[in-house]
Parts: sequence; structure tokens; C-alpha cells
Amino acid sequence: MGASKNMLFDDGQNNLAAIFKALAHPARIAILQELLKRNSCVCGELVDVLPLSQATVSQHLKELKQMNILQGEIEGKRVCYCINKDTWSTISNEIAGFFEQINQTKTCCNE
Amino acid sequence: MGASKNMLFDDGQNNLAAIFKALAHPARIAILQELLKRNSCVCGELVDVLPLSQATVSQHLKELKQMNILQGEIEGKRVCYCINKDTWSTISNEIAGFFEQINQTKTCCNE
DNA sequence: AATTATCATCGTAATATTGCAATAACAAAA
DNA sequence: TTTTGTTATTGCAATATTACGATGATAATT
Repeated sequence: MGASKNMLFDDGQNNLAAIFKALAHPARIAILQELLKRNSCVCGELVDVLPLSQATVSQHLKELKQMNILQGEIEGKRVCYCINKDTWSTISNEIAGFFEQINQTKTCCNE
Repeated sequence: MGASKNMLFDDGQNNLAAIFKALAHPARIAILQELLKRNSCVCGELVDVLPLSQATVSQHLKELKQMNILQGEIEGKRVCYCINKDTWSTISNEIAGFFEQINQTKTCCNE
């Protein structure tokens, strides 16, 4: 198989899993960190920063764009990438909400 | 390929990506939500709740245990699962830190 | 128009993930 | 000790992901 049976789970579960999946690769973390670090968007230099080929970087960027985490703007013959702040705060809140669900009272067998 | 070139990224990036990867499946989200929802640990009923076979559920549990997100305690012939709250808060903080890095000033080309 | 620079896409290979049936492991109960 | 109940593991098969060379597309430069 290898195909996850998405239809068996609800939208919230699938959506949250998709967000995590988009972030589940060190190259994509590195891309986002680079974008976060700079006080400007990155126009083309990402390939130089990453230890991967241009084709591979482009693929990772595509995944992040598909999730709307990044937006790309064509600037002459370069493309300018930056983080979509709306999406960023949305998913940040969704993830925070997921983690906050935990019950702080003593509940486990072994406590 | 299919093998991510982990050695080319730093520990922080690999670690964060591994956390996201552990959470990047709707079944694992569902497992965690079930554990979060109850005010006790789940001792065996997880397979009934999930639309997957026992073998598959066991595999997902294994992944979560490997990341120390879950802990399992043997209780007679059942196993009692609960969230490892230490790990939970640690990764919650790491992820929150990642998302907070964003610079709130206007920085993108298209703004 | 030809060249150059930059990014996307295609094709392909290698590896990883997901899923389940079958079966093993193991403890409790009979 | 045999049986029963529960979870883990093994052994596939199917699909997804990662990576990169080659190539395509497009815009600026010459």
C-alpha cells in the first residue's frame, strides 16, 4: 500500500496531518528557517544555501507553495519567495490548539 | 532515491523534521486525539476506535513510542498507552519556538 | 535573434511509508 | 497445561517520497 486511507479520517485529522507532512523534511525546515531569518524574501539564493540540486529545491518549494505556506512572486527572471504570514499564523494556531488539548491532571497508569 | 539526505542538515533541522514526521499521518493524529480526549489512558480499545487493522494500529503506536510521544505500560495481557507529558511539552515548545521566529514587520515583495 | 540566467517540469531510480494477513509472544484464565 | 485474549512482529504488496539529470519555459541581456 503506502497510500494512507484519508477517507477514513475526518477533515480536521487529515488537515492537521497534511500540515505536519509539509513540514516533515529537514530541507523544508531549512528553507523556512532561511526565510524566517532574513528580513526580506529570498529571491533565488535558496539553491546556494541548501545542499541539494536546483530541481530538488524547486520540488520542496512547490510542496510548501501547495500548502500555501509560501508565496512566490516573479521578479524579472527570478522568483521571490516569502512566507505567507496568514497561513503561517493559521497553522501555528491550529498546531498550538492541538498541543493545548492535553489534560494537565494526573491521568496515566504509571503516575 | 526516497532517502532524505539527513546528514546534510543540522541536528535542529533533522529533529524538528522528525517530530513533524511522527505527527504527519491522520491515524496518528486520531490516536493522539483519542488519548487527549479521555481523562485516562487507553488500554486496548484503540483498535476499535480506528478504522484500521490491529497490525496497522500497532505499527503507528510503535512510531509514536519511538519518538517518546507515547509510553506504554503492560497491564496484564493488555497494554496501557498514554501520552508522555514531558515529551509532549518539549515538542510543543520546540514547535512553538519555530513558529514564533517570524518577523512581524512588513518584509515581502508583494506587501 | 541569439545567449544567458533562473526556475519549473519530466522521467527515472532508489528508498520509505502504509496496510494487512498471518503468525509469534505472552500473560491470564480455565 | 491448554485455551483465550491482546499486542507485536514478519513478510509481503502497493503507493508515496526524495533526489537529480535533462529539458522546457520565460525573461533579461547582448
